[in-house]
Amino acid sequence: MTVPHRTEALAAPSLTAAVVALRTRGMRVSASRRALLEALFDAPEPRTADELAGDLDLASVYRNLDQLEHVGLVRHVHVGHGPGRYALKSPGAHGFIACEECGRHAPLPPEALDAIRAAVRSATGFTSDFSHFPIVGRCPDCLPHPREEHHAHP
Amino acid sequence: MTVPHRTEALAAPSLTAAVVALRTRGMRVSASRRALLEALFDAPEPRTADELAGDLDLASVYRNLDQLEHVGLVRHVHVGHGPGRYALKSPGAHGFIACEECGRHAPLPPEALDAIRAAVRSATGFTSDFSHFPIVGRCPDCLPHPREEHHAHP
DNA sequence: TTCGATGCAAATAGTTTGCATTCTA
DNA sequence: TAGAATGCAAACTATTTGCATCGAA
Repeated sequence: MTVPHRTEALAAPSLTAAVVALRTRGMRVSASRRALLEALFDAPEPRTADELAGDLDLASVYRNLDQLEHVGLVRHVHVGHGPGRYALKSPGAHGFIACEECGRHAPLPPEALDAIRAAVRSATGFTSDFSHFPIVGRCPDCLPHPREEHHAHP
Repeated sequence: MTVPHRTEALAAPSLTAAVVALRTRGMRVSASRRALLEALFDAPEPRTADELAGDLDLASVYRNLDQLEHVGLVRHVHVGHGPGRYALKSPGAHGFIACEECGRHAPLPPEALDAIRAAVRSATGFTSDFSHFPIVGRCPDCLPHPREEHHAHP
């Protein structure tokens, strides 16, 4: 079984390109920073800092993710409860949608994103691309049983 | 200046009604639980546990909020980063929308909610009422300057 | 050889849990 | 007076910061 192909363009299309981008900014490429980048390039979907860390120190991982994000190579999403998830950034930021029941999360297809953004914008004046804070709801499999989470028995 | 009137129906319309509801469920009404309820009835908008606590112990406050939520008197929202916010629950759960720039958050007017829910549903199959995890984006005042948070200068 | 990056430890925020004590019903 | 609720302390998760050391350029 092979790792799913990444189909979209990334801010840095390859590890090598990312390394170049970092050095261009005066950032150094240490072994652990390279390892983190590899973990990111290997990940088909957003990962927690902990998942990306492997043997690396978590503090350094967070610091690195932060810097990579400032540089525009990485972004992160807050999927419901639980830790933030980091991924390589593609130029047109992807929105996400997540199920608060089963925890599944997936990128929003561009057409869906456009339709929803338009609805939000015209109904509220707000702009959102759902890339930092996704839409959280219930997926079709987790039908919204009304009130299932309450022990409502007078 | 007076406290804004609550215009919508609540699961329990008054402190007294809430107390009755609790006792009906076999729950006891202690001084601190009553104090917490008062704080909730006094709050025009969702409050953090800490804000509601006053002199009460935070652990008890969290335990109480949890129970009040199970009983259907309270709900909570996660507004972007930062602590959860708790409020009295009204029968038709309110969605929220928040600005990740300035932190402001407001209930979604019913028509806006309906339009957005419909868009989300038809575009993705997901259902969301944005009551637990609100829509997070940028409000009209915080124009979405593209890429302002990144020092993107190749 | 310098200054950015690392690892480790400790601090922080938000929330939860264990436990002996208190107080409601 | 039984058992629910409390206060306090301690644990926990996610994340950040201080600092001496290490290493890339």
